[in-house]
This record gives sequence, structure tokens and C-alpha cells, in this order.
Amino acid sequence: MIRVNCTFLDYIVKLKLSDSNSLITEHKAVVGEKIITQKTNVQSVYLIKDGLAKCYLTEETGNDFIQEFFGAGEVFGEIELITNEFSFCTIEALVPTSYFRIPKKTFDNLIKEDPIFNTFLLELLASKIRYTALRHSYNQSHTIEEKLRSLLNELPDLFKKIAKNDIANYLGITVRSLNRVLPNLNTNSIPHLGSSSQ
Amino acid sequence: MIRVNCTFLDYIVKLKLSDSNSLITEHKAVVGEKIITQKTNVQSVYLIKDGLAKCYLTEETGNDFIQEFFGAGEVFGEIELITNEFSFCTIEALVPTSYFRIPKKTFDNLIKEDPIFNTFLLELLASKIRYTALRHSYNQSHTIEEKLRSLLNELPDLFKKIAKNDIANYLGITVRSLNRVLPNLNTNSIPHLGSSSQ
DNA sequence: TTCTTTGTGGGACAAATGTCCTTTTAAGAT
DNA sequence: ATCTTAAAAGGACATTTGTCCCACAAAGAA
Repeated sequence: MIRVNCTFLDYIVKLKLSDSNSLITEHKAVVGEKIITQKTNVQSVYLIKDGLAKCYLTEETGNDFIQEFFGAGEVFGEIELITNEFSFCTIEALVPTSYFRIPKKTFDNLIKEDPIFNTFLLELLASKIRYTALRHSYNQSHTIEEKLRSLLNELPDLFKKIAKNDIANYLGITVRSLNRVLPNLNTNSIPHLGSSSQ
Repeated sequence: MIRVNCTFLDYIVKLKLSDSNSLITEHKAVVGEKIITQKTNVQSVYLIKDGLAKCYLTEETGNDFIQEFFGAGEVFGEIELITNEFSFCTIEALVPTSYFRIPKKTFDNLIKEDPIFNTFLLELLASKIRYTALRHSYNQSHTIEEKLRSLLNELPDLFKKIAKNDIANYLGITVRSLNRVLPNLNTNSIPHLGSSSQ
């Protein structure tokens, strides 16, 4: 649920070191800051260096649907640059987050001139598709309780890292529904939420 | 909901014409035939020339979740070749369908040697991500009735082209739930399902 | 024809989930 | 310290959706 891509991050760090013109720049986002805003123009590709951000779509109904959580090495903005359309999601820092910015021209150039970068990009896109398909399929045919167990299995300190509202928006449910199933999970793996500590 | 990609299809047809070694081959699938089967190895990229297929994942619960319907020009198998993993979905013909097959080696070669093909591939992957994100977000925050209206708006003869069970599996609901909302839609745009014709 | 079989539609009930609202707690701001 | 705001927890009820089952009609087999 928190996507990372360390090998790609390493590669970009290396690129930046040999980038005498400083085309790849580093920035910081404070908590709540939006690095990309839905329905706006995107000029660059971004890459999380360190921190955590949520990638979400806001529907006209006002509901937010969290597509994914991004950790170190995750890339965004590339879809918009490739399809040449406005951003379809918002990227917002959940903790103080540092990230790299690669201008469109540099990005286009890397695709053309750097086969390793191109391969990374293809792998990254393909992996996003695969991961998303598996996740949504799983979400469709499992109960909230099963989905939560699976999240906790992947990220035991889920509730320490991510606010309940965000977890609910990631699962496409309400916080009320989330709270309702939590007691059923107490029997195992959530010591800090166990009934004894309440 | 039925994805097509005509410019890419044209490009592949052109490629095939200049392909003296016949590396790109054409095939036919009968109704119900599986062109790719979930959890098996994939050796080639495929491309629908003509027809209609469903792309779905089967969960351990036995439920099928239809990811997308593929029409002319839609590509599949590319994710598996790029990520080098088993197929995560099944592609099954819903009508007699003809398709092209591009062997892995040819595919890899095109990526390296043909920048136009590479650009097509990037656009196609980016577009799949964008489309899927928008669809799942929409699905999470709208009622069955709204989702159905939106499908009918996009494809007025939905019920003529696609079995109810498949529509339900595409929306992640049961046929019972689908039937339940159908009467509410009669007031507009579904002449062939109107109460007068029953 | 008569008998299956299959697909379709829907009734009745159960289960899951959302809505609304209240209370409590925690965190931040001044 | 006090006030304000945001997050968390959960009760009560409404709504949505699923499950189970039955009735009916169409299609095919003998």
C-alpha cells in the first residue's frame, strides 16, 4: 500500500550527481502541501526522495479516493507528461517530504537518449498497472475485515502511520465502517489497539 | 468501457506489411476462447484486430472481476513481458475475434529500435493507468444506478453487446443488484428494455 | 407433445455499509 | 491556562447490496 522504488531512486540520485546544469532539483513539502493538484497543468516529473504522500482523486461528490500512498522512489507526474493532459489526481505530503523535480524537457530527453531510464519508466508504468489491477480486484471481492487484515499484514503499524480517514478513503469506505470492524481484529496483531489498552 | 486504440492498430498493420519474416502473425479466437490465461507464462504481446474480449481477474473466492473490455487496437501481454511475471488476468473472446501476436523478441526489439513504437507504448501504458484510476475512483463514490447510467451513456446498446453477468462483474456487483436498478432507468434511454416491450 | 434444461426476473429476508449525530480525547493556537 | 479545532469512537437508524430461493418462459431432446 506504500509504494516505493529504491532502485529507481538510486538511479536518479546518480543522474543528479552528474547533472552539471542542475536540471534535476530537490525540494521539500511540509505536511498537507500539495505537490501536484488535480485538474491543473503539470510541467515536470516528480520523485519522492524521502517521506510519505497520498495520491488521491476528488470526485464531484466531494469524496476523496486515495489511489495509493507514495514512499521513497515513487514517481508521479509522468502520466500527465506522457498523455499531455491535466493531472487526474492530487499528490499531498502526509509527513515532511523531500522530492526531486525533473523538468519536462529533461524527462523527454532521458526517454530518447537513456535506454536505461526508458526501461525503468516502462517497468514503473507496467508495475503500476499490474499493482492497481490486483488491488482493485481484491477490493471488489473481499470484505472490509479481510481488506484490513491484509493491509495490517503488509504494514503492521498502519494506524500509526496513516490517519483513519485516509485509510478509509483508500479502502473506499467510511470511517464509521472502518471503526466497526476494528474490534474484530483485536484478537491478533494490533497490540496498540487491543481492548486491554483501552 | 470498451477500450480501443485505432492509431496503434494502424501502426501495427503497417509494421506487419513491412515485416518480411512474418514475425507478427494473425490469429482468430472463437467465442469463449482464452487468449491469455491468468497465472500462466506469457511469451508475446497481443493486439486485437477486430472483435471484443473481456479482461478479467479471478479471485480465490471464485469471483471474476472484469478489468476492462478490449476492442480494436487494444494491447495486452505487454505488462507481463515488461515486468517479467505471470499473467495477472485472463483475456477471453466475447465474440469471434481476430488478433495479432508479436513475439517477445520482436517486442523488445521494437522498444529499442523504433522510437515511434516506444512512444506508442508509453502513451498506451500511461493511458491505461489514467483511465483505470478514473474509473475506479468513479466506481467508489457513485451508486450502481449512476454507474449504469454512465455506462449506457457511453455505450447505448450495452445490453445487446454484453451479457448481464459480465456487466455485473465489471461493476463489481451481482446480477441481482443490477436487475434491481434497471427499472429506474426505463424513463430514459433504454428503449429495448422499456416496460412497454416486456 | 412432454420433459428437461437453462436463462431471466424478482420476492423476502439477512448482512453490510452509510448517514447523522453525540461524546470524548488529543493537539494546536493564542 | 484557556480556547478552538480536529480526530476518534460509537449508538441508532436508514439504505444498499447480497443471498437464497422460486416462478416463469424459451429452447432443445426424446
